[in-house]
Amino acid sequence: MTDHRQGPVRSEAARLAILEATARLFMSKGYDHLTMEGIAAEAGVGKQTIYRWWPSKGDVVADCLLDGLLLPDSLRPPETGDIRADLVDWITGIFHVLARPDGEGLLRSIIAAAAGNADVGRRIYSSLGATSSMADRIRKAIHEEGLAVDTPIEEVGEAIVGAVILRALSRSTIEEAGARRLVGALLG
Amino acid sequence: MTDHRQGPVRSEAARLAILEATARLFMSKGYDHLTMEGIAAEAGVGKQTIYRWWPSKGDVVADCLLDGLLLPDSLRPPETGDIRADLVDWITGIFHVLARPDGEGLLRSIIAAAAGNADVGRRIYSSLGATSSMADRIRKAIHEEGLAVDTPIEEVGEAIVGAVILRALSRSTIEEAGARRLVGALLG
Amino acid sequence: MTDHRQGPVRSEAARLAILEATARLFMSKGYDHLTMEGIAAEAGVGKQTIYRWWPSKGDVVADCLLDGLLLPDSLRPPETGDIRADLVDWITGIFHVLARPDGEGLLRSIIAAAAGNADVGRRIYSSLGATSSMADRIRKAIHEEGLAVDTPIEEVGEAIVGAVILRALSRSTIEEAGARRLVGALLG
Amino acid sequence: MTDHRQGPVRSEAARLAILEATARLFMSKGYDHLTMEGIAAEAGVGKQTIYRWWPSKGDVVADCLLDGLLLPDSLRPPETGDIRADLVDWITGIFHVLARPDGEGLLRSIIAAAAGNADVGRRIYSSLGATSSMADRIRKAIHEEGLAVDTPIEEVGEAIVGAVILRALSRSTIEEAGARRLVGALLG
DNA sequence: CAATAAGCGAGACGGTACGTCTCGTCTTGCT
DNA sequence: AGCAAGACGAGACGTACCGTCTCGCTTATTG
Repeated sequence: MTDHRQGPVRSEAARLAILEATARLFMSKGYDHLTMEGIAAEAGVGKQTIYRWWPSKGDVVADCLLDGLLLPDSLRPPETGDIRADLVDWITGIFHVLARPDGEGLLRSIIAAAAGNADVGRRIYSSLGATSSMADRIRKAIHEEGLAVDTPIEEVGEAIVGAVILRALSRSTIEEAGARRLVGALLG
Repeated sequence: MTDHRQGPVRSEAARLAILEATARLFMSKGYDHLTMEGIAAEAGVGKQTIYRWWPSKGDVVADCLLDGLLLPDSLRPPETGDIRADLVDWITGIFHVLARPDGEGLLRSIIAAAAGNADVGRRIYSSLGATSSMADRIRKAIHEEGLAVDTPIEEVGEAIVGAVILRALSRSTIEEAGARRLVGALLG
Repeated sequence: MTDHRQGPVRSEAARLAILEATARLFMSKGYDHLTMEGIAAEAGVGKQTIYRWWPSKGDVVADCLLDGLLLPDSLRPPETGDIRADLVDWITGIFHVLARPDGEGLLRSIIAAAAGNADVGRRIYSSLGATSSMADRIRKAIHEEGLAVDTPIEEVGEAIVGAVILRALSRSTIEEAGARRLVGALLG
Repeated sequence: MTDHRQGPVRSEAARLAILEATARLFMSKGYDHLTMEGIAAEAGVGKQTIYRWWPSKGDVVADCLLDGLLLPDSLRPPETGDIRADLVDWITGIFHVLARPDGEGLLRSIIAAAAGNADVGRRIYSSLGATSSMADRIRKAIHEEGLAVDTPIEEVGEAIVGAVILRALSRSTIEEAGARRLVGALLG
């Protein structure tokens, strides 16, 4: 006996409408002001259809992250051949896109989501891991730019991202000089 | 002439009761489940007395932080004379106190508060600045332990704290080896 | 085509619980001390369920009136065959039941409700109209007791009820002699 | 020893400011939306100064009535020599001034005040009594217009006023024909 | 090819908390 | 002592969402 139950299967249209509505509302209102009822209305979907598949709004957001509906590709560090300059660019770039001290900073919203929902937290973290674009960039620097072979790739990545998060939380910015000092200290 | 008005003056008893109730509830339930009504009830105070002086629960929490009602003294790094070992101890220690992956991690609650409230964010950040215990510890290492004079004190502090925050958000831990790699990369 | 919507239908149980709770509280505490929160609590119902169907407490009370939950049947005048004696009995009887000068006089509460809510006012008035028991009683007197055919039924009824209301508002009573004078003047 | 206490005596300026503010607000917002705080603010007076002298807003309104700040003189029936026509005029006139079915009907507000406050109720009633302008008018008709000597003056007055109150509560009007029927029934 | 059972939209339900308003009391400093 | 000002504990207001629960409709599988 297979475990096919009778009746219709999950509606892909509803799933997509929910995720897209969530992404839309998340970016326009932030995580705190995101509500299940708002998502349902925006998606033209019954509330039960959300609750049937996700236990909480945090989990819907986590799925949005997974589908790449929340974070832009600009998060990938540039590759000019100068690892230090590239990382400095990446850091200062973040604040233009995600973490402006004013406004409803998207990055702060994601941090709030991660603080409130384990799945979101783990998801974000795993996107920084050994297979992330940041790690790739550092590995490339080791092979092609003579960066020290024993550079602890993951720790360096986490330190950089962590510093950015801290600045986002404090509603301040990292100016270029500060970013250079940070990268300098980390990469020797 | 000063601007002394006539009429009753702010009740210090109410102010204290509110801050203490807030700290108590914050630690037992976390930031998300902290409510203005709960604080008022716990403090034995009318809601209006809270709203009269603080615009939102985030601001009450910010004042709790300022009064030292939320964070323990164990946040001060040890001073054994070995800066690297002390920082590693501090990092791994944090997770025993504040950021256990299970439970309502106090640190995650503070992060949520900071993400949702600018004052909390700035308050936390300023407690890491040039006058913080972390900066003091690094400065001491420069003077007494031969740490490189050009070590960027603030950036190193932020990288460490940021890495801790990132791990707290991801519900993971920094084991000693990882902490050592991080400190090693930062202090050369 | 009828306008049948899909989805759940109004809960009759909730409707009844609300009206009964309202009647209970109205009679024990009076209109002024009746609160939406009190009704909701007494009925075991969410406040929104009340606000969904009635815009104000006055309208809930109006529905109670309509359902006969507030006024007893003793408001029907007796029919002994002597219209004057019956009306005098009715008037003096009212004060024993509804308008005792002390206490939270039910009649005064209904007047307050009518003053504050158009629906209640209209409802009470329409229960005095051409189809009321008072009008029926007077009509019967015209047919069977030789009361003047041109007696203005509605005006007489309103004058009597109005005089009762006025006495209720003034916290006084109509003793039998006064009632007899009033009825005498009205019915010639 | 006399019972002169030390300290300032009651401020007549404050008393007047309160009564005038009350009358102003009563007429613009109605009894229900009249608040002690609103009166104090409008009068430029501390709340305690009101509570020191009046136990509730109803009592302040009662004093306003007593001082004639609420009801206009147009309540006096005309004296053309035709008692029936004069009373009909008076009745229909009331609705132009006080009891228009739309709007915040001043008369309904006074009824609400009387329903909620014994003093207001008694005050209104006593202004209808043996010494009232209505009674005077009827007495004059007995002496000068040949109205029956045994006309029960007070009961007739109360029936008329009561009928008006009832119509005010029901948000309806008395048109001239109805008023004439009522007066006809009462005065024979 | 019914019968059946799940997914779906809509939205009512019992609740909790929001932020505001007003109550009646109390406190302060001035007159 | 009276007063203007206004903070205080209390609690109701009307609204927004929560997560659960019917409804009546549509759709796929299974006997």
